[in-house]
Order: sequence, then C-alpha cells, then structure tokens
Amino acid sequence: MASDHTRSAILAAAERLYADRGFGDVTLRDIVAAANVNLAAVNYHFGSKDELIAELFVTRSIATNRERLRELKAAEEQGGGRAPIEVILHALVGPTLRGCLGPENQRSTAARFMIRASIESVPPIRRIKNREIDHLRKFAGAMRRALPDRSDVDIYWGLNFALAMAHHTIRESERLTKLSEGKCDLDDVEDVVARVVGVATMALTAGKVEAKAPAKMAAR
Amino acid sequence: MASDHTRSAILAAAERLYADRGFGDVTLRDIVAAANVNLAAVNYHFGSKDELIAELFVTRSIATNRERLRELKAAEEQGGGRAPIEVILHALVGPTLRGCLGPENQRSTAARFMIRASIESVPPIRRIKNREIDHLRKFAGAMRRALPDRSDVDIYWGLNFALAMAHHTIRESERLTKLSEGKCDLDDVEDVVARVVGVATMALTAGKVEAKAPAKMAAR
DNA sequence: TTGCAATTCAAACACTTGTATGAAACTATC
DNA sequence: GATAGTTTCATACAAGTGTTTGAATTGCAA
Repeated sequence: MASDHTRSAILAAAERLYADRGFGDVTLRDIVAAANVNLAAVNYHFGSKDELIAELFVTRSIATNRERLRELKAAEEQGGGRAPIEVILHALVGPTLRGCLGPENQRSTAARFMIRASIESVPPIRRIKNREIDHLRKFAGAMRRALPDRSDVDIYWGLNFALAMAHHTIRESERLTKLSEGKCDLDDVEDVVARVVGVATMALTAGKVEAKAPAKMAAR
Repeated sequence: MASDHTRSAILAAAERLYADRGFGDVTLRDIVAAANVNLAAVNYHFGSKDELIAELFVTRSIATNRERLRELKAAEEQGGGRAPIEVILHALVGPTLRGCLGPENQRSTAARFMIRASIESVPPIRRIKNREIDHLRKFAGAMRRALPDRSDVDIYWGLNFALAMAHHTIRESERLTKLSEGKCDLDDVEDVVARVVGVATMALTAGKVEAKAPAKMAAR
C-alpha cells in the first residue's frame, strides 16, 4: 500500500495539465515536473503513459455518468417511471455544462479534462469510449418513455443535437464570446443550460402539440 | 516556375492524410512517402511543416467561405436584401455537411480536412483562425436582417447552435450511427441538412410566429 | 538492529520527430 | 554543348519522446 502520495500527485498534475493544454503537447516530463516526482514514477505506478491516461479517463467517466444517472433516476422515480423530457435533457447536459462553464475559478478540472477527452480522442481513450454508448442508451430509453409517440430516429437525433449544443458551446465558448462581443454571457451557466435544454426540447416536441413537422424545407 | 508537380503532390497527400488521421499522428515522412517525393522536399517547397499546414488551411478556408458567401449573397439578392432565415442557415451549414457526410467515396477531402482543422486546433492553424470571426459576422448580419425583431443575443446563440449541430454531427457521425443501430441515416445528407436547419430555425423563431416561448423552463 | 520489500532516483536507451547539408541530377538559356 | 539556376536526393543532425535499468533510499516487520 505505502504512501500513495506520489500516485495521486501524478494523477492530479496530469489531469490539470491535460485539461489546460490538451493531450497533444503535454509530455511525461511536464507531468512529473508539475507533480514534483521523478520521471520513472509514472511507469512505476501506472505501467505506461497510456495507462495513466486511461485510468484518469475511466475514473472521471464513471463519476460523470453516475451524476447524470442520479439526476435521471430521481426524476423518473418522482414521475412514476416517466420524467418530463426537459428534465431528462437537463440531467444529460447540465452536469457537463456546469463543470466546464461559469466563472473561471470555479470550473472543475475534472470536467475540463473530460471535454478534452471528448475532443482530442487519443488512442487509449478511444478504446474505452465505446462503453459510453451504453450509457447514452439509458437516456434514449428515458426519452422514449417521455415521448412515446416519437419515432426512434427522432429520439436519437434529439439526443445528438442536445449533446452537440452542449459540447460545442463549451469548446467554442471563447469564440462565441468574441463573436458576440460579450453579449452572450457564458458565465451565466444556468441560462446556457436553459437555452440548450429549451432548443433540444423544441426539436423533440415540434409537430406534436402543434401541426406537423415544420422542418424539411429549404434547399436541394 | 518549373514543374510544380512535387509541390502539388505534397499538398494533395498531406491534405488526405491529415483529413484521415488528424494532425496528431501524421509525420512528414508519412506525407513524403504518400506523395512519392523526397523528405527534404517539404522544407524546400514550403519552408517548414507548419507553413505547409498553414498554406493548406488558408487555401481551403477561403474556398469554403467563398462558397458559403456565394449562397448567401444569391439568396439575399433574390429576396431584395433580405433572405429567409432557413436559406441563410442552409448556406451556413450546407456546404460543410455535404462535404463531410454522404457515401464514403464522394466525400470531399477538402471538407474533411477543414473539420479536422476545426477540431484539433494545431498552432499554425490557431494563429490564422481568428479571421473566421469576421466571416461569421457576415452571417450574423444576414440573420439580423431576416429576423429584425430578434435580439442580438438570440441571433448569436442561434448561429452557435446551428454550427454546433452541424459540426458535432460530422464529428460523431460514427457514434450516432452505432447508437441508433443504423436508424439515423448519415448518408442521406439532405435529410441531415434539413434537420439541422429545421431545428436551428425553430430555435431562432420560437415565440415569434407561434404562441409564446416554449423554451426556457427546467432548471435553476 | 537486521533484513527485506517497496519506492525513488539519476542516468541512459531506443526511437521518432522536424530540419539542415552538400553533392548529384536535371532544366533551360546562351 | 557548356553553364548557371533550380530541384532532387541520401544522409546526418539536434532535440524530444516514452521507457528501462540498476543502484540508492526509504519504510516497516521480525
């Protein structure tokens, strides 16, 4: 067992560096320098650089997924097995957005790391990432229960678009701020969440309460 | 002037390799091997690896932007200076989606390269990329003319979400196919374009033609 | 304390990267 | 056809990468 101090120092330093600068240009020597440990410590404790990244990713992955599922389950139980679509979507995109946006000093390193992981797709992560599909399927199931009249195709597209808006907003938050000259306030996280959930909900419910599919025009 | 053959062979090979495998793990030696030229040729013709990437990016960048603007101008002129919002959004996301989705064999290498560039953000590209904001501003202007009652904030968010859905769908097309077990047909590009445009249009016009804003609930 | 395993460390290793060099081959002009 | 300028080529270089090694150090039990 021993001290464990070195091990966790490496994990913390690596996560912070990866979150800040991406996987591309963070070297093992950067990590050990930030963690104040010896170069060989990484290979001693984790086996290889890739295994370190993998451990980082799986740890955060199950944590994030657990949080999302907790929100989901709670909502479904409260609604007797069927939650409103907005609440489901909120459970899907809320945790990530909350972690990655908002005032600089209260952003979670963990969430920023996960965003990097979802963007850069380095080999050790890509290998693990397929399991995420099972996790998303649970949300698809809940959405189907919330919107029993919707086709599977529409459900999946709605899920895709919800994740798209959340992730893209995080990834390009700087550009959106600059483009809008600060008019879009990315620090007001709950407003961002509400916008994403609102649009996704509309995408999923359009043509149900109202007439019929307003999409499909323009072009060709 | 000379043959130029080597130069363009390098450009073509580099673009294809970067589009397929990303900037991260494509080496100069991979490129010269694919182009059947000598290793030193890259530095001779382009100065450095970064300058090769930059030239690739600026060339494609102005080409893509020109295509999008051509569609936009045409639509606005036809509408007497004001185009329908769906057509504007179609001009924004159509070209990219068409280039990156659809049957494998007819995907444009150029567009796939641009997606890579918009994702991986390697230094030489990041330096150039700020000009894209000016380009997006032109679309924001057109959208404002199409929806004069909408606030700037809503315009920018709509623009952001439209790009989000288009890019994310391209980037995660494989996962969406797997998640939906093939039910979402990513090869039907015009259907994808229509879905993206449809949702973005809804996001931008909600609470205008119909009753009142269905968005903004959930949370806080 | 003694002994033994776990951990740390400096150093080196094997490999890959982008770039530089100088000679060779080519091309076009006179 | 000789010459000057351009382009190709094999090769070497310097720097950086993850990993390995084997000796030193530490921590803990007998």
